[in-house]
Amino acid sequence: MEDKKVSKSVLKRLPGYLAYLKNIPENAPPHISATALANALGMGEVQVRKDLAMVSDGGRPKIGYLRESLIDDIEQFLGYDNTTDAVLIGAGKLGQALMGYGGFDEYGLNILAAFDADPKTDKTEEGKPIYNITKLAHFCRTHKVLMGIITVPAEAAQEVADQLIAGGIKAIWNFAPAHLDVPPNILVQNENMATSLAVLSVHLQAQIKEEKEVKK
Amino acid sequence: MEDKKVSKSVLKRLPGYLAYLKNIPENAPPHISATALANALGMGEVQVRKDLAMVSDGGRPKIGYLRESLIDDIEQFLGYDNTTDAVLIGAGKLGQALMGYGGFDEYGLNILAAFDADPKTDKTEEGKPIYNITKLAHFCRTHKVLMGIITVPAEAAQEVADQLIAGGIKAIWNFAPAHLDVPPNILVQNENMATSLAVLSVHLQAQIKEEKEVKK
DNA sequence: GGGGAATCGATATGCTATAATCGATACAAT
DNA sequence: ATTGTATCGATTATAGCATATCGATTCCCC
Repeated sequence: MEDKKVSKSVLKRLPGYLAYLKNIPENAPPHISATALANALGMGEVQVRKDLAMVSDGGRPKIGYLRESLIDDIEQFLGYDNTTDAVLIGAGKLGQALMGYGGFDEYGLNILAAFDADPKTDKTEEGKPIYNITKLAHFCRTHKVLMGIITVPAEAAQEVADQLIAGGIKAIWNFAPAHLDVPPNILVQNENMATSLAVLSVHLQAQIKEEKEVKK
Repeated sequence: MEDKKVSKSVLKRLPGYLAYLKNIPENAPPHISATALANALGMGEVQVRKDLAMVSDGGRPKIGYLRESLIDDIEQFLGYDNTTDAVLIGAGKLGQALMGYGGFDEYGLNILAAFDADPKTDKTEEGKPIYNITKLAHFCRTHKVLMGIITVPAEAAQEVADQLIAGGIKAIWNFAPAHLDVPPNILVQNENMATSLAVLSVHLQAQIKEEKEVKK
């Protein structure tokens, strides 16, 4: 079941399954059916089965999937079993909040250090070092860091991205509301709140309009 | 150009156009072509034209779209021109970071107040009130709030969502890594970092593997 | 041991989104 | 004025994804 080409949409659903599976109490039955998963997460049972088929080696009819091994399979597939090192650039409020969030270990992510153009202190609350941004590329190369997390203002984002790439980074997690121009082999994952807000805003407008229609 | 049914994917691209358009200096030519936009943002020119056709009343051949009116059209379509009130639940690190982010005004979003199960203080740094969560539903009803932002731990998310809905809310921005069960007319927009991490993690694994292959 | 129920896996269908093509339009230059 | 070129807008094709259907498998109960 490994080495299959998995579409992004499947990938984005896998963490949902994983979280739900991990939340099931220990004393519950050791098996779970795709139907049950689908109902719990509000999706089609066929899709769940298809997704699980990508990463696991199958369940058994009338029984379902073994919870424990399913969790292992997904985690292994997502690479949560071996840690990747990352650096964070931009020690503002958002950057500090991310550094303070301890839950990343669970996903195999380890933030080594933060960088800032104008560091206020030399350590975060958690004791991680904060360096001047001039040392970014060199740090990445010497520590073989593969992932960069950008939490700087939009204007500075492209420049930071360029330096990250110069440092040999392969993936960028971009929290800045800006489009990044990068070579094709570099992956940019945009965590853009503006897009989410757009979806919400349009939905609300539609709701308001609907209410007015009803009143008429 | 109004009242068209617009797919979510289009919706998510619109903020990108908007941000880029707003960043163009004042003294630049007042028109911009779909081709130029496409190149700048790294997408197909056809898609850009199609997207713009949904919200604007058209550009002119050889000239392009009038920047100013294009910005207006997009903002109006996204509802950024009239503000919507929101409440935030969970005054932890992430919640505080969001409250402190001033840029939401630009998107027509106004966070009225924060709620917490155990408020440490009664005001945020910015002077917004923090209430006990028991007052949530009542507050939403009396202030006709339509949007709730959830930044509580996963365990508490569903309960908070239920109270928001009881308070008459129509849209939820969910930062908790949990699936929310809601009635069909309520929109839940999940801002789940786990999904982004999954995409990044899998990409990195593939990269590492590729490198090993080359070395062989 | 046999029938029934539940579940999995695979195949087939339909839909939506993206990409490609083509004609129409409007400005500019000669 | 006429030709050339850049750009838009509509139509068509392709592909990816989600959904539905069907047969096969396995367990439980009688």
